[in-house]
Amino acid sequence: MKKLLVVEDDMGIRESLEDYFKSLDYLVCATADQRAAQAALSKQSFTLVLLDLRLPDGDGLDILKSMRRDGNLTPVIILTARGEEEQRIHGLELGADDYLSKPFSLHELSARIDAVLRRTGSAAFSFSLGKAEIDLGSHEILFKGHRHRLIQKEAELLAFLYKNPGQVFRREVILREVWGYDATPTTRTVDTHIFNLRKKIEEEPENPKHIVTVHRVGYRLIVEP
Amino acid sequence: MKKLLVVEDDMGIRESLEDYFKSLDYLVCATADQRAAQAALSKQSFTLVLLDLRLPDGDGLDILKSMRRDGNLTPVIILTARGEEEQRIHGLELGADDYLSKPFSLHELSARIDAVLRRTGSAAFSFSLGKAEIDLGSHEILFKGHRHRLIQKEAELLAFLYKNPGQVFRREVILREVWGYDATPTTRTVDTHIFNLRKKIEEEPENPKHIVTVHRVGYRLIVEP
DNA sequence: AATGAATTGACAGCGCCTTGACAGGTCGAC
DNA sequence: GTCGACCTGTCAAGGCGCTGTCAATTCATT
Repeated sequence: MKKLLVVEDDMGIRESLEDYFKSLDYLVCATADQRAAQAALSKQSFTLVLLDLRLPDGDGLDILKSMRRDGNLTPVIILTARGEEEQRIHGLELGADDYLSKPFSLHELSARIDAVLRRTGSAAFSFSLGKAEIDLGSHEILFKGHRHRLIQKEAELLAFLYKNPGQVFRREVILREVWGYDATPTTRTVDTHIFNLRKKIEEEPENPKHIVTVHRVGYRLIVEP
Repeated sequence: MKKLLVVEDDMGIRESLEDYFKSLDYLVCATADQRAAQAALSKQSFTLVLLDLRLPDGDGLDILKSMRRDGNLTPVIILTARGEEEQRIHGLELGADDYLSKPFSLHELSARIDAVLRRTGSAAFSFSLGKAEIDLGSHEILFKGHRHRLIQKEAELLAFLYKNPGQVFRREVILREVWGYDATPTTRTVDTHIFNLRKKIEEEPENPKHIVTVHRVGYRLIVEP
C-alpha cells in the first residue's frame, strides 16, 4: 500500500488530489501548510510527498530542505504554479525528484509518481512482478489470489534486486550488500533463498521469468515482462 | 451519531456553535473552560473536539496535550483568534488535526470537520478488530460481551499500529514511535505488551489474527479479517 | 503502604537460516 | 556431437536466534 503526503494550501486542489489517490487505493494524508506537513513527517513515513511551494506559512521548499537535512530520502514531487521556474530549479537542487506545473491532469501526475517510484526504487515498498503483487511494507505477496508471506531474508534479497533492476550481481556481491560486510554464509545460501523466492513469485519456478540466473555470474531481476 | 465537544469561553460563540451543530443532528456537549472540558473528556468519548485556545482558566493547548498523553486520539480542531499563529502552530505539533481562525463561517467549520473525520477515518478513535470493539477514548474494549480495559501503554501501542495498518514495524521503531526518542525500555517490553494486548482482543491469543508477528522483524496489525 | 502499571529476566519451543549432498544442467574443449 | 569440469537446482535436517509466556521486580501514583 502506497502512502502519500499531500501538502497543498488550496482546499479545492487538496481535496481533489485526496479523492483521486484514495480512489487509486493510496493511503493519503492531506495537509494544508508547512507546520502540519512537518508534524506528519515527524510521526509517519510516506512512500512519496506531493509538495506545493506556495504555502500560507512559508515556503514549501523549507519542508524539502529540512527533510533532506534529517536524512529523510522519501521521494518528493513539487507542484508549482506558472512562473515559478526559479523555485522549481531550486527544488531540484535541494533533492526533489520531479516537478509538475499547474494546471496538470491527475492522470499525468499519477504517471509521474509511478515513474519516480520506479526510478528511486526507494519505494521498493510495493510493486508487482508479472502477476505477483509484492508489498515489502507488510512482507506479503499476492499471487494467483493467494496471500503468501515473505520471510525476512527473502524480503531483503528481493528489495535489493528490485532497487537495481536488470543488473547482474555476483553471489559475493549479493552477500555483501544484503547480508553485510562481515557475512559468514556461503554463496550456496543465496541460491537457496533465490530458490524459495521463485516458488513464491514465479508462475513456473522451474522456468523463471523474473529472477533469472546468469550462468557463471549470478542473478538478475527482470521487472518488465 | 457524531458527538462533539465544544470548548469555548465566549458564550455567544458557544451557543451558536451548539445550536448550529444540533441542527445538523450532532450530539453537542458545550463547555466553557478547561476544567469542564477535562471532566467531560474523562467521562465520555467524542467524535471530535472543537477547542478554543484562550480559556479563562488556562491554555486550551493543555487540554490537547493531556489528551494525547493519555493516548486519546480523538480529532481536534483548534479555533484561534487572529494573531495567535504561534499557538496554532504549537497545536498542530501537539497533534491537532486542523485549525480555523475567527471569525469563521459555520458552514466552513462544518466542511473542515467533515474533512478531518474523513482524513482520520474518524476512526483512529473508535474501531473494531474482528469481534472486539475498541474505544481509545475511554480505553475500553467490548469483547465477547465482556468489557475490558486497555491500560495506557496498550492503548498507545494499539493506536500506533492502527494508524499504520498492515505495515510491519521493527521493535526499535515501535519503541521510538510509542515510547519516545529517549526510550529506555528494551525491545522485550514491546513483546510483553503485545502479549497482553492479544489476550484482550484476539479470539485465540495463541493464534493471533490481528496482531501478527513477522519473524525476525516485528509486528503488524491486520485490520481486515 | 497499597495498588496497579511498566519493565525485566528466564526458559521453553518454534521457525528461519544455513549447510551439505546429490542430481541435473551448462558450456567450453576437443 | 561427445565428454568432462564446473555450476546451479533442489531439498531435507540441524543449529541457534527469536518469540511466546509468565512470574518477579521495579516504578509510579495515590
